[in-house]
Amino acid sequence: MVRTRCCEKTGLKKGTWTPEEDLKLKAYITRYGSWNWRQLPKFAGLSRCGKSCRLRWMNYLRPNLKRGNFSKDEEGLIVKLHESLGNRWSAIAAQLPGRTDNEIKNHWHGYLKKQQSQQISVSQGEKSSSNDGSKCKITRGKKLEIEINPPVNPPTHEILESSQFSPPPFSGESSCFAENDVSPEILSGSFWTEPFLADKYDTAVPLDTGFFPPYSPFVGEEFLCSSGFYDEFDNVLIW
DNA sequence: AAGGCGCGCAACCGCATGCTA
DNA sequence: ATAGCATGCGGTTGCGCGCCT
Repeated sequence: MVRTRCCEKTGLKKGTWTPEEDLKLKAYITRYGSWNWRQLPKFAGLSRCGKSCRLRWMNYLRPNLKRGNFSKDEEGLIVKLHESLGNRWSAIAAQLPGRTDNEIKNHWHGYLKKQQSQQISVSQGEKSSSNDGSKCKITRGKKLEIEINPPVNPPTHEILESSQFSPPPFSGESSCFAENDVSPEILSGSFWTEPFLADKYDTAVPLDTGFFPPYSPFVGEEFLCSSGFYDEFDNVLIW
């Protein structure tokens, strides 16, 4: 048997996600969860490979994600964790609620670049006392403090402890139901034979309408009501 | 004002791993 | 025991935007 690739090259869209695609994916996962990433795009009406959908959800659409700059605490924690864990970004991300491994990885690479440029400028400064440091260009001044104050001994305990005992963030692992949680009858039943086709439902449906497919196993409070999920959608789900 | 350059971010790719039939 | 599948993970790439010259 030939192993089928995740991303068959035929007809699958690549590149930046459009708002419409985001809506479809978000609406589908909100409603049904990520029961099978490979099949999901087909049912959600997306011309994407499952891998791409998963990545988009995990790194961008997932609720409770922090956006924006890393705080000093977070940066310090990343440095500290990287010392002990190395490039295990997912493990590092697990200690930083709301941050993704991709985000941390990207941030680290930027951090590394700055470190290197700083070292170069320092070594140049040692060779030439007339060095004014202007070669170490900080074009987007917001990160300058990091270079000046390397994050040594950051106050990480609070973060570590809170992340350990606080409720887990809404993530693919914790809040999207596991496949194991779904009974075989549901997975093999007629419900799954009918695609979700989010673009069929292009109107906003208030959540309290109770409109759910008869066999959806994902309607329970556990899935829909955890983590203040509704707020992210202005109390409305887009079908 | 315009082009070049660098950074940050999103996304892709390939490999690893665990599970299942 | 093994092959295939699904998913996770880390490395890498490409694009857009803002700053600099």
